Amino acid sequence: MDPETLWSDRRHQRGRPPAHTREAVVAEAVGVADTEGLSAVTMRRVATALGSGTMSLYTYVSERDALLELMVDAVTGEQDLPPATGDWRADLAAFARGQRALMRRHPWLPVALTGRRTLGPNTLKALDHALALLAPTGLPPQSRLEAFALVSGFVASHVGYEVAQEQALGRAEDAKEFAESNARYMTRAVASGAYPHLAEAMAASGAGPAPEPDATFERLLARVINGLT
Amino acid sequence: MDPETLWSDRRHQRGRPPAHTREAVVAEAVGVADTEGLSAVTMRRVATALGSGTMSLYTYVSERDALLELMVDAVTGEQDLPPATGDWRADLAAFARGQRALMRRHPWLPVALTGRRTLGPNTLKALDHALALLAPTGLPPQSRLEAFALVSGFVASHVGYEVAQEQALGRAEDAKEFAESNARYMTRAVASGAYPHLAEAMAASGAGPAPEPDATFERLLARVINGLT
DNA sequence: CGGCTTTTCCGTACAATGTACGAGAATAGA
DNA sequence: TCTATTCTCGTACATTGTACGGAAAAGCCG
Repeated sequence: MDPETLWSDRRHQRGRPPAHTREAVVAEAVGVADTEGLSAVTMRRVATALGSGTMSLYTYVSERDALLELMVDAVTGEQDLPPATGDWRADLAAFARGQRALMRRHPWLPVALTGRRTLGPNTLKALDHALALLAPTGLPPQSRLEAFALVSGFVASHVGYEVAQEQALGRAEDAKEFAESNARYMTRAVASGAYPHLAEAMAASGAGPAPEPDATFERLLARVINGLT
Repeated sequence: MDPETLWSDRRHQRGRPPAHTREAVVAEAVGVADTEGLSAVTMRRVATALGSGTMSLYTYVSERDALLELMVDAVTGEQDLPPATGDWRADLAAFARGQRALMRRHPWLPVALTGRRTLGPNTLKALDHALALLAPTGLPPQSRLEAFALVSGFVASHVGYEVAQEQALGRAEDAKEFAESNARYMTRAVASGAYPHLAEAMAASGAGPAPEPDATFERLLARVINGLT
């Protein structure tokens, strides 16, 4: 619960040695989340995947919420953080792309990020790195923190939307039903005439080709970075 | 589950008349969420608050998730949407302020918004209105949609962070413990020297006065809007 | 080697949740 | 009054997180 015990992984000294490590438990939980979604990350599920009893997990983790926190920090550590090149806009864009790649590899991440209120070591490292990238901007330190929050929030928000869209169009059977029903609903809503500007936008965008996800991300990211100074 | 039945509130015609309305159920759920948080919105809790049996709720709502969806759309309808003035930047900023006010009145809203993948009538109305505000930009319709997503995402992300911060500093007893533990943890992390840029930023911001939430929001909002064109 | 201490392991148990089911109750129309 | 239709809600069950406590496994000391 409290950050101090959450982020301290005390080493084994006396008594019966643990059969697993905290990292292994977290890694297993990440694996379950990757393949079956965040809601499949139950204590029982992770424990049996690990080949141990359910309650044994509480040796490594004080509660389920702590496990989620550790999962977030663990995958955050996957991103590699290349040093600054001097072009801070390019560096920041690269950082944002790395964050997006992370969230696409772990689609549960945007959801798991909401409401977190403590930062693990890997998250602190990423934050520190981003602040380093922002040094050449000449912005005051407080503004650099805010700039990081802005970019981070944008990426999480955008990828969260991307992921939700893709899951709605997924190959699951009920997902197909959902997509068709939603299409009918939206068509009727737009045709009702109650949303003229939306109708215009959809008519215009319906004419062109389907938007490329990568290109859309790049376009919006450029806008965000563009607004920073 | 599917948007068509979710957003259609069929009128009573034959048989026993319902004791409540869907709006009343949703309003009660919103009240519970406002005063006790989103996790307190259980079917039993809402039902007893409404003075009815638990299972009666399922007459008005197909499942709990649908109730959350309806709650989001209901409070979205609270925002008033003044017509465009000609200054689209000012109009968009006012819209964003309205969204923020909404989320501060209903602190559960940023959390409830994550992962939604269908838009209710009130949300569509707000979206349509924002598109109207963006018409003077001269941006193509597709870009207007993206601009709306950008601003909306920023507000949700930022207020979600604001709310999390305030709840961590809340007057509850365990919240105080958490805040103190987190302060100790952060102090030690920064003092470890592993995060030099973060240390610099915190030293600099620790010197000045505490940042004003409204001013911070305005500053970041200006950056976002500034980057749109 | 045998106890003592410490730590981990995990079966059992319980409270809380969403919701399926179905019997009863209330209403409108025939 | 009968019938069809709809709403009401008590009961029941599967699933969750996790408190509790005894058994098991290691190191240390005599």
